[in-house]
Formats: sequence, C-alpha cells, structure tokens
Amino acid sequence: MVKELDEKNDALPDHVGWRLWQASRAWQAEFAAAMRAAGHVWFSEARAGLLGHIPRNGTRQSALIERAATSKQAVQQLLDGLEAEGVLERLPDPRDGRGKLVRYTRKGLDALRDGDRIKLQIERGYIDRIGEQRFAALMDALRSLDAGQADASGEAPGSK
Amino acid sequence: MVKELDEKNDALPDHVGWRLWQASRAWQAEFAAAMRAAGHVWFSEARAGLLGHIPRNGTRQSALIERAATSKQAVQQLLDGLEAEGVLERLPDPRDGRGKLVRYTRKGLDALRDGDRIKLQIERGYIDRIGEQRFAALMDALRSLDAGQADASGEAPGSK
DNA sequence: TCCATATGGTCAAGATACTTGACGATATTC
DNA sequence: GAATATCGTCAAGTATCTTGACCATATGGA
Repeated sequence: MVKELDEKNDALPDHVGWRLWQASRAWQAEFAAAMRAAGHVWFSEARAGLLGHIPRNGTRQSALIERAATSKQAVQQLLDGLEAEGVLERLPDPRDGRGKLVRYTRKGLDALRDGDRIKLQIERGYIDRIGEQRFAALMDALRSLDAGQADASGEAPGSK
Repeated sequence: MVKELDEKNDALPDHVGWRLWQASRAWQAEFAAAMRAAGHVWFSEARAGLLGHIPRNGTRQSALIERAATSKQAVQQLLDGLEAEGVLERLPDPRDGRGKLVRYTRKGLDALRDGDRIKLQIERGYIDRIGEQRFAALMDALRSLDAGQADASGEAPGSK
C-alpha cells in the first residue's frame, strides 16, 4: 500500500457533529458486538434504540411512539420483530380498548441485565482511555445539551 | 393526554452510549434539515457520512473504502447515488488501470460550502446552550476518545 | 516472460429499517 | 347520537447495507 504524496490527509472533519457521530457509532458497534457475543443474536442498533425508550415496567405503545422520534409504523415494525423474537409482548390496555401495553418478557429482562453489565464495561474502558475528569466533563456536557433542547427540535414524521 | 400515575418516568437511559446517540441524532437531524432547506434535497445522513470521508481534493475510491467503516459495495452504492445526483464524479485513475478517482463537482463543492456555514451555525447554538467551557470540554473529550482507539476497533465487513 | 495471487471495482440478490397512504376500531367532544 | 380524534394495523415503496460471485488489472516471483 503506497502512500501517495498528493493525497496527504487533507483535513477530515473535526466539528461537533462529526465527532458525536463517530463516537456514537463506535460505542454502538462495541455494544452490539458484546451483546451478540453474550448470546443476544436478535440485537440490532435500531432495536436497541427503541428498547431504550421502553422502561423496565413497560409502557403503552402510543407513549412509546411519542418518545421515539420516528413514525408509528416504524415503531410498530420494530415491535413486531421484537415480539417475534420473544423479547417483548403486547397486551391489550385494560383502560383503553384501542391501546396496547408493551412489556418485557423474561428474555427481554435478561437482555437488559446483560446490557447494563456491558455498558459498565465500556464505560470503564472509556475512563481508562481519557481519564475520569474528561469523562465526567463529557457526560456533563451531553446532559446539558439534552436538557437545553428538550422543547424545540423537530416533529416526528409520518404522523399524518 | 392524561398523565398516568403508574407510568411515571421510570429511568430512561443515562449512560454514555445513549447520550452520544441522542446527541448525534439531534445534530444530524438539525444539519440535514438545514441542508435540505438550503436546496440540497439530495442530502441524507448516509451520504453525509460518506462525504465526510472524501477530502475536498478528492480521493481514490479504494482509499475511501478503507476509511469508511463499511463494505466496498455499500460505498459503491452511495457513490452511485451521489454521482447520479451530480454531486461527485468518478474518473479513471491514471496511475492504476483498475482504480477510480472520486472528486466533487461544482454542485458538490457548493454543498460543502453551505455545509460549513450550517455547521458553524449549529455550533454557535450549542455554545449558547451549554456555554463555551462545556463545549470546549466536550470537544476535548470527544477528540481524546477518538485518538485513544484509532488502533483497536473492528474490521470492516464484507471485505472478503 | 509467464503464472499465481492480490487488489480495485462491479453486478445481483436479499435483509433491515424506515416512509407514506389508507383504513378499521375505539374514545372523546359537543 | 354525530363529528372528530386517537390507537393500532395493513400494504407498498425507498434507502441503506450485506453477502456472494465475478471480471480486469497489478504485482511478485519462478
């Protein structure tokens, strides 16, 4: 592999968005690999994104749709898949004949447990890499960022 | 919309991975919306991810494949699309009969220019939200994280 | 020089994730 | 009750990415 001279590393991006994207991708790849290695072969990033919005005690499907920033149909399809995998189950909502409740199965709760363990492992790795202080500053900044936008931002698509 | 009592906010995730993912998604949504509003309707996140690996003076397709963490076929398909949109063009590599060079068209360079402007706008918004210091700490942590892993990490798939 | 092997790129087919549009069933509001 | 809104589903299409197979050109060594 010859290093061409006229292709010297002419500035790859170094702005917040790029850095966030790269960091997020790296984290997800590491996490997904560990989850699959732990036997949760059904795991995918899209599914993880949805599960992140489902608290341990379950939720109503409609509430889930509000939280996730996608269309209700996308949420539904992910739920279909997770239900077929036996990670979740859907029950009729006793308080609303139209609604459904989503909750974890035993298998789903096991996955959450493994996920928590893996998260801690990855976090330890990060602290080793950049130090406790930088890591704390990172979390602080990310939390502030989140808090600062909660209101504005965009509409979920497909909600016609 | 009635607030059910037994559904009170039972801990949504608050770990690095989740925060990074949310922050990354928010940034990308904001950026993509602004790009499309600026007339670059061909813009998508996947395409942006690829363009981020193409320096302004172009690159060889094979070098691009090394940088992007996906299969050569995925890269090719994205390039096909971007070429069809007139954002990029591919030329035969004069130094390697097999190779191709990828470079921006006028349209592509215009988009890069608008992109730079939008990035700065978003960055200013972030600084307004969380303050200069937190923002600097965020960038510092993200850069350290990136530097600290450059070596390890995973193989690109599909490279059989 | 010629052959084996590696590399750069393409074609094709399938899986996943997501989007839009249309539609029933139940709630809510007046 | 009737009009309207909400909840969920079905169906079809698009974008992205994956794997596998395949040529064409380079490269390295006998």
